[in-house]
Amino acid sequence: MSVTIKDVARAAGVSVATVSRVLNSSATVSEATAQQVNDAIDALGYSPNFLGRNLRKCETNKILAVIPSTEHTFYSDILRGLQDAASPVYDVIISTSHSYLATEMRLLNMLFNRTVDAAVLLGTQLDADKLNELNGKYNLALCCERVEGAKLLTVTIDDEKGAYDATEVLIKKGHKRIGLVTAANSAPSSTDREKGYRAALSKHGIGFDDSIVYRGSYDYEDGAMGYHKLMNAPEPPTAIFCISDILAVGTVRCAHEDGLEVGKDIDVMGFDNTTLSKIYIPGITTVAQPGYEMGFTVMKKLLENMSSEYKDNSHIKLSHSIVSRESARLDDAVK
Amino acid sequence: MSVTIKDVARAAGVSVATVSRVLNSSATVSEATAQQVNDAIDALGYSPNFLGRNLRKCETNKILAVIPSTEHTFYSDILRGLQDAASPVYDVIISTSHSYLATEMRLLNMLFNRTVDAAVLLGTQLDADKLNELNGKYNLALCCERVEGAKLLTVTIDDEKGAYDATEVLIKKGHKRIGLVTAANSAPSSTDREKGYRAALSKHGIGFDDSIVYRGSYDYEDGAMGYHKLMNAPEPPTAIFCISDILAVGTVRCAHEDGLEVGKDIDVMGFDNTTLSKIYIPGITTVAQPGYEMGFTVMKKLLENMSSEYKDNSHIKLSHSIVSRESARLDDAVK
DNA sequence: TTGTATGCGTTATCAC
DNA sequence: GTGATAACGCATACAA
Repeated sequence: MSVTIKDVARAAGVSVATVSRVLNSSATVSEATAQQVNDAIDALGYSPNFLGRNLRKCETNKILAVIPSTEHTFYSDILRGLQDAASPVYDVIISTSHSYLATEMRLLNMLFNRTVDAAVLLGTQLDADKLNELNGKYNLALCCERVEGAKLLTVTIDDEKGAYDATEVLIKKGHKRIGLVTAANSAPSSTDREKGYRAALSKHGIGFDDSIVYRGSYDYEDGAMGYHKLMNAPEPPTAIFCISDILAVGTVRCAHEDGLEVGKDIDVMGFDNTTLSKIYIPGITTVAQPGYEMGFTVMKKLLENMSSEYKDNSHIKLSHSIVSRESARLDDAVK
Repeated sequence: MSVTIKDVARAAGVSVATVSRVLNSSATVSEATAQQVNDAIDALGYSPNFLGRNLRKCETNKILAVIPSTEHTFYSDILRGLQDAASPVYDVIISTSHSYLATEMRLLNMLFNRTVDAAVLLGTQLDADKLNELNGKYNLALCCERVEGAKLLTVTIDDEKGAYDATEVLIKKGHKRIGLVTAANSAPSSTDREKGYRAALSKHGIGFDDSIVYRGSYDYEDGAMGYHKLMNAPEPPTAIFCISDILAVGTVRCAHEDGLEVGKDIDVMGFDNTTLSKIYIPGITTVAQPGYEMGFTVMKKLLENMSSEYKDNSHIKLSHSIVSRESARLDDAVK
């Protein structure tokens, strides 16, 4: 068995209460006894068992971040923001749901069984009712994805406005035929972006045409399939707006294989401003989310909720920006 | 306060022991009482507080995976392997060290304070002495990075052989002047790869030339800087071997900006077979690590160690392969 | 099959 | 400034 606070107390010739006090500097202990205790700790190589402490204090100082997967770097900045805002009081531990409801629920067990103090979901499969129920009993927040009807702390950008701006910028560049590559699921971030796309077209008197809209999944391969559908339409687009950088990259690669020069023969626009969009050839013009700030903000608000009687369940929207690169060159006038 | 096992016992009209028994199906409970207990659990919305259970059983069923960052997708497959091998008994929780020793130690506190049952390090800043010390007291393993002199369970590929094969394949393709872009640090995976590179040159009677070797960091930008150094050498290389895909991408992008067609005017080879290498234009020829298998293997062995008296501290090397893409076209004869 | 009682390692309350 | 001791929620050895 490992060394406990009792062993330290015995070795230092004091009570366990005193050891606990120097451990937590929770009360005044005389210089001399503190010294003895610390010596004993060093001598025995003692480190406190937090299972006991956590049980007693009914807190773990851990916060769970649930992400769909580590395959996409999009969450990286958000996670840094989360960690920086939580540190040094809380450790952020990450786990992946692979976008499965069952896996997500299994991870949320950590919340139910008190193994973490709170959780922030970077995307979720849960519906509004379930989220509301959980938010009533536990400390919970959403980041970078909202859920219609869910009344809990949420931090995102304005996806609709982001897509609107992206589309409008292409229109102002002279495009009259703009395709859309999006996801078939009903995630609000997807539907919001389509809404923004449609609104921009409408605003500028361009009709919506389903033959140049592709709805698939979120993978690289879907960008490729989207490209093929759109370019085989009766009247192909001259620009394509993709609701994620991954999709944009899939699209760009296909266009390239087709012999088109992206940024000249055709414009492609992404979303998220991931590292990928920056280092790709050509660089992908994209809508940037303030990932670090989003993570930092949601964690800061969550901690406030945890130490307050009043719970702020508001939906905070941070502002996006458009990053011009080679896949769709935007001059300053357009931006 | 939340509902405890006592409340359930009272509601079901049984003792806490009986409730515990149905919770853990640890002993035979009559059908009838089990029913009562389960009804009470449902009625009260009870879920067990694992802090109590963990303290009592002295185990958490959690295993910590420490990764440098979520910015690179390289760890994704490994993590999946870890999770699949651990499931369903253990949850794998992930945390990022950002390659800082202090942060890594802080995360390892979870091991010291018994908040996790074991840890696997996907890279580490610790030296052999410290690792050996920790491995004596805790359940620990290394994956995809070895440490010279450390006697603990380690799963990697044979980095030296991987680099040897990569270099030799370029030589067999006809290259006599092959540059190297590597990392300046002393991580064994880096130095092993340089060793393999040198060995292949030597084996084929090609002299080592420091003017076409660049040592920087691991970032995309270092690939760019490496390219510039190498191409400005008195006698520039006709092929460049980079010890990671990220570096290769940085290199390729610069070559492209220089007006060179990679895969024709110059060959570039990467390492890791990340998603990036697959979707880049051009696709990056690279050395593939069996990430999923590495993760699965190290977790399987670690669990064996945990449930056994004898601790297997061996260093397991899984086999790599070379994936031919456009950045260095390898015909079958060469491979 | 079930209940009683003890202890896991710690913190906090109360005395002194 | 310090020491007993109860309590946190649970699992289990032992009785019954």
